[in-house]
Amino acid sequence: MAEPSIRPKRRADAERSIARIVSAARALLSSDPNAKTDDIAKAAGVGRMTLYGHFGTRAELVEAALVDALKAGDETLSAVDLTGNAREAMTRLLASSWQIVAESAALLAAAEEVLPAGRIRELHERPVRRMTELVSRGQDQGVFRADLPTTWLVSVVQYILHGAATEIRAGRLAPHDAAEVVTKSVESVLTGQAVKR
Amino acid sequence: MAEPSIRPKRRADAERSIARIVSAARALLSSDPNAKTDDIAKAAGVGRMTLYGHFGTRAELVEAALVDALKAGDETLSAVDLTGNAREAMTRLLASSWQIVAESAALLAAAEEVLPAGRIRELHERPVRRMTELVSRGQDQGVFRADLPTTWLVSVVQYILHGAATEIRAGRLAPHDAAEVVTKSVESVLTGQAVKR
DNA sequence: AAGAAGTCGTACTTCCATGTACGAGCTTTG
DNA sequence: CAAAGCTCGTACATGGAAGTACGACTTCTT
Repeated sequence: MAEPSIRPKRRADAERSIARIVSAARALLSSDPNAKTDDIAKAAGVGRMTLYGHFGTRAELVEAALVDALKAGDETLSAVDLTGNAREAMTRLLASSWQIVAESAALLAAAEEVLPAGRIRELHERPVRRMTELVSRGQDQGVFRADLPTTWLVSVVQYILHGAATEIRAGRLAPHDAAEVVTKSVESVLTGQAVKR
Repeated sequence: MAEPSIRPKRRADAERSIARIVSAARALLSSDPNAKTDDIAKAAGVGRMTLYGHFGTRAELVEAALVDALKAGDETLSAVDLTGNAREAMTRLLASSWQIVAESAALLAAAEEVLPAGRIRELHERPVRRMTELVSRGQDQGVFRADLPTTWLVSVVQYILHGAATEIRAGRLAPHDAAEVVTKSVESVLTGQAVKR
């Protein structure tokens, strides 16, 4: 009751190669955002022609890969318990999030080069909403600061997450410390003791 | 006593067009990181050939533009008073920094596409050093948290700065509020009341 | 088992920006 | 003022990846 909405056609073997292609695309693009369709086809163990048979354009393929990654991420994050104290919930959410972000950073970059910004936002709707709701709830609970707009706070969290991913790739942050560093930083911004001056 | 280190040659004439080219490049690239050499030449009111006469490659040109922007920024930032209380100094530094960052964000993006990451870091040495010293001093003064590495803190500040620039461009943050929002956010991360749990 | 659907190699067309080549004609400079 | 230094138009060479065209062959589906 989940995948084949309205697609009566398409043979089993086609389904199979599509899956291989998408998964190969996701893998390759996640390490090299400039991977060529050619490379992807090869990695998928499929002819370039087959690939073009299913994805008319490179952009479509990239989008499919992103959607796939996003879906996987969403599944992971859906499993996180966000009830109770918002600050603690955030810690849990971040613990699961940062790796996902780190892993798909390159893929995202690839998408940003070929897809309109609006489309990308659209695809990120669920994760963003999840974060937004949590932050907002925290603000209501009085656990998170209310002197800055929710939108901005959510953005900052994302920037910190991506930042950590970058630092790791650049070797300036040990993957081991990432979780702690991210958590602490985010917590400060969200909590934001409006330091008395 | 500043520019012509060792370059006895080059006619006044040439000097002039180089200046126009660099400035045009900086302007164009700051709004469209994909500006073509052709466009830049036109904007500079100079033939494409002239441009190539001075910059053998697009990358060289982009670098020159970045260097120019960085030099200008450095001049502005050098004027900021960083003495006294580190937190207050940081506020002053941010007040001058965020606009510079916002303005040159696209240019930076252009550079990131054609220059090796190392080169870019190298060029940013001064601004980064300035920030690093301030953060570090703040940590010594006990004004900034010491439970996170200086490097990371500096990075976060940069990410927040760039993030704000992005939000502004996307229309999700009013330029008017930028300074406040950035300052508050940065202050929280740096101050980082390690909230008792 | 037969026809539809899918696969895939090879070869080719397009596109487009970067960078080169020439050479005539203007400026500077000293 | 004359040569060295620049400018700049036009035309061409490169290169790389995207996407198209064919056609023979293979695997599903019913």
